[in-house]
Amino acid sequence: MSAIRTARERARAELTREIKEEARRALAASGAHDLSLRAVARALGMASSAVYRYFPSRDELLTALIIDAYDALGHDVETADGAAPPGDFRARWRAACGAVRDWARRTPHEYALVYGSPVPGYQAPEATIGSAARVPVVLLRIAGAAHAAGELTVPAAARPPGDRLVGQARRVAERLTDVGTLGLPYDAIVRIATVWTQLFGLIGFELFGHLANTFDPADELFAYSVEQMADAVGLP
Amino acid sequence: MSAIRTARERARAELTREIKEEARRALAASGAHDLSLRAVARALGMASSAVYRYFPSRDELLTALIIDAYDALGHDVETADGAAPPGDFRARWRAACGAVRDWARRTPHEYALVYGSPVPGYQAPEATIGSAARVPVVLLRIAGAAHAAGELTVPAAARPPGDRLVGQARRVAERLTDVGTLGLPYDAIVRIATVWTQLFGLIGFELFGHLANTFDPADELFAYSVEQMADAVGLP
DNA sequence: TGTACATCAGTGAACGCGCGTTCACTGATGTAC
DNA sequence: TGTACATCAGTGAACGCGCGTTCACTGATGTAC
Repeated sequence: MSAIRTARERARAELTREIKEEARRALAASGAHDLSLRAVARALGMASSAVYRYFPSRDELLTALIIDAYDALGHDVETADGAAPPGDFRARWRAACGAVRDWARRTPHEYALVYGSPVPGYQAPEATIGSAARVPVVLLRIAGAAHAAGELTVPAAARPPGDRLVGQARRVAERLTDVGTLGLPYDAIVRIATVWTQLFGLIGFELFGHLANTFDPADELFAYSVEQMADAVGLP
Repeated sequence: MSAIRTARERARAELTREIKEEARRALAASGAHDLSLRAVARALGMASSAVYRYFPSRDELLTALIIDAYDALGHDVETADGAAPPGDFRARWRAACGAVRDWARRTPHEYALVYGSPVPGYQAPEATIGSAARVPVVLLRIAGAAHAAGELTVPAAARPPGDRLVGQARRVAERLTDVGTLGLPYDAIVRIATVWTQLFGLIGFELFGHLANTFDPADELFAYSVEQMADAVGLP
């Protein structure tokens, strides 16, 4: 095997991509559970058994789609954060949160694939966790940058986090040293965690129709929530 | 038809209940999408075609389960709220939020059925909306009671809600006059909406495994969030 | 109270469908000499 | 540069499975007189 890829290798990479693309289309049409290898093969004009040269099972194909989805979302959010003025922490926050919502609305079935009900019987493998962490890492990085600039003032909680919660936050912080030492206080990490769940809770409700007849369209509720979350974290 | 139910009617009611019970068991085993009329019939020792005497289609059975799930949750939350001291608004808030989480953890597949990804191709009928509203109504009622007692102090938002958002809140308030006039200010209603999404966002993340390796078990994060939400609403 | 008819519950066979996965195979591409 | 062998992609048939729904039917329950 040389640096120049053989025709076989190029064809393989391309077909792998095409299969995933077609699978994403099928996903958009009928959801993760109805995703069928045979339908994907049919759409590509190949025998269903041929797909097995590329993915050893339906679950492996699903896993590939899940990782791709997390990475696509992570990429969008990182890009949005990077495009905002580095010192304007609230602008970065808005950009990051808005990117999550935009991606979710653009590809609702991929959102459902990763943040909706787990596919029964399917267990997400370890390989997904790095990609899954990209969004919360961006949120932590923004707060970390604000803190480093001395501009983060986490509001006092009615009740401070308990020992066990602080321990969990510390373990999160320890795992993030390679992301760049954040030096975030533990209560800031806990706050990021709570608003992280709030962000996805709101987007999930919007996408899955729980705001119908009340706060739909949700643009303003979302914008309001984003500010409230930034306040809760203590961004300037 | 007299007030005394005939044997047929009693048998019918009982079997309808048994079918739903068995369907709930199947749900817990393999999720909403895999719910199969045939499997339910098999477990009950009856012909699969017999189920059609009780539910005209699989979708109708699913709808019945969804309504039951919303009502079970609504009942639990209302009971929890009712059991707390009426004047201790924060205790009522904790009780209501805790009841949602307890129900979700006790019956995760029913939670996924109503708050997870929508079943593709399935459209929730109008009949579910009354039952679905019970939880947010309890949250609004607690805030309304606190407001009536002059003890609600909604924190000033960084940015006040825009016109459209206020309009949505007003429409919610108008629809709730039959619940008892709440007299809640619009920004309180908006706050309830945002923490409502936060509550379900956190529970969904816990149930669907997104807190694994970080904030799992989530007991303390949940307790912390509940206080933060009460603060955000302005409960004493 | 008894009889005749109508209603309803439940049966079992059948229709038509699509699925994931395996397997022996053909033919093309890649590699070692 | 050419040949011999190994690797790999793709085929098409087959296995075994379960599903939702329909239909003509039997037998039990309910109702009107």
